[in-house]
Amino acid sequence: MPTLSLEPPVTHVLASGPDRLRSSAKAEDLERHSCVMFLRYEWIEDSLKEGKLMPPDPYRLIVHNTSIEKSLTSSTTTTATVAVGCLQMLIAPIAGPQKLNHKGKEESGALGEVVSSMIGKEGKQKKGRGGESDSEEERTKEEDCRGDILTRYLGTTAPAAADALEPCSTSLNTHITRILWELHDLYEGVLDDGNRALIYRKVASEIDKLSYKVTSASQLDKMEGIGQSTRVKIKEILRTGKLEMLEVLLANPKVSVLQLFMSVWGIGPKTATEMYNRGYRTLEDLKRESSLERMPRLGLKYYADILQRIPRVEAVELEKVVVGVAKELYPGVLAQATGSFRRGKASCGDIDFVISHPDGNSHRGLLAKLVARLTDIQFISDGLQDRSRGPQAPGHYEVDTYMGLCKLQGARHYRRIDIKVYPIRAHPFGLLHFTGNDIFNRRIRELAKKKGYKLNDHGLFPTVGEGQNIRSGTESIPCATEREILEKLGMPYLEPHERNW
DNA sequence: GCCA
DNA sequence: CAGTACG
DNA sequence: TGGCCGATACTG
Repeated sequence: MPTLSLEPPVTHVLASGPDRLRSSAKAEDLERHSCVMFLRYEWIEDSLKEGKLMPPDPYRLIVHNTSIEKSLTSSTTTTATVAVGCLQMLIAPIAGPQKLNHKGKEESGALGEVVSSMIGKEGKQKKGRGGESDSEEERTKEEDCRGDILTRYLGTTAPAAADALEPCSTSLNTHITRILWELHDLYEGVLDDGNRALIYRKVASEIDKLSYKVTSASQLDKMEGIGQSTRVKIKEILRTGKLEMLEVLLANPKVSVLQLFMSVWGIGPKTATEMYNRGYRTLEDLKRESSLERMPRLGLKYYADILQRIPRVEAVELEKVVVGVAKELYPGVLAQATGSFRRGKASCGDIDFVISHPDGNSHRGLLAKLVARLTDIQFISDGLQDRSRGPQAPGHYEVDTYMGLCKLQGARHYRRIDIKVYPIRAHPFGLLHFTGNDIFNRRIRELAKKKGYKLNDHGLFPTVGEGQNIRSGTESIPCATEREILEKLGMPYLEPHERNW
């Protein structure tokens, strides 16, 4: 392979297969530290075919931090560099302008870095509390009526090419958004104000995908969601390059300790504060605290592993195991991995499964059996749900949940796994809910509410009466597919990868 | 912190 | 019930 | 000034 020049204008390296690349630690390093992404050449083929940039994740050749990629089949390699300009030209005539965007999240939360540098090591990625922060709103000209419909009903368009061109640090405005993302993390965490966090998340991702560099706050005037307060902050950032308020917060040692504690699965603002007040300062300290509940204990036990993201190739293997066992136990079962995996992400924080059975009966007791079997084969190691809640015990919904840890034979890390079993009538709702992302879910629920429904992960319920017993005695509007649910809401169907809002 |  | 988690 | 998703689900 010819020597590649991977200078700034080069954003993508396309290859027919991973064999050449995987032997090159250099490539992995390059991708990690530069804007370059290594993709199978089908990515550009499909992009041209679709007339828009396809999400890169399913095409990625380099998946960090795994040994499984070695099992990928080899093929001949021809590499080509594609300058972003060329790509734009190829695609623009068909789909209109596209931007490269970056999410400072996902791979390493902004605050996570700060924290880790302050703490020394450990907390690298933050845990995705409230869902992973893969907010991103890629927006093209409304290519068809979907854009209009979405605008009309949701006040926004779907991110057309989803997270087109993902973590490539291409945002021209990281000087601003790094700070906004840090505010998001702080409010979501220590400052314990999810609503503000949401605002910062929205503004940051919005600015991240601008195709020009912001040099004056007035350029953001027409961007909605930015109010007085945010504007003033952005002005300060533009003027001084930093935000005093943030500096002060980050200089506070208590903040970093709380942030560290909250990076443990099962520890939120209250518990973190409580532990801090008891004088604890390190994770080792926490391990000595006997009052911690089951979830945080598991969080501590598997702390380092849980922090690791799951490369997509490994997630594929995890899915095979669970689906395989489920089918063996229950022929005809519906089982699939959902979450960010289903949305096409290159890596996932955890792996979630939604399971059901078309016979309308086998879902009862399914989870217990499945978990038992997965434990037998030493796939599942630890988990919640132990609370003996038999086949039919839970509420009126008959939904059964498992949250725990699993590991592939020979794999390096334990992984967070969630399994949900639904009765068949609720299956599409469970699927929709657990595919997310969280922002998408909030939006469609908000929309449902406006239309006089309540939407949750097991049904779409007409709102009856006022205040009282809204759902008691009410049946869900039946929907056999996710598509039907969205149609009932007056929305066009969105593919999973189009739900990365 | 933004918006109705 | 509060706290935390899930998308 | 109140709402911001879910009558979420699980733990203790």
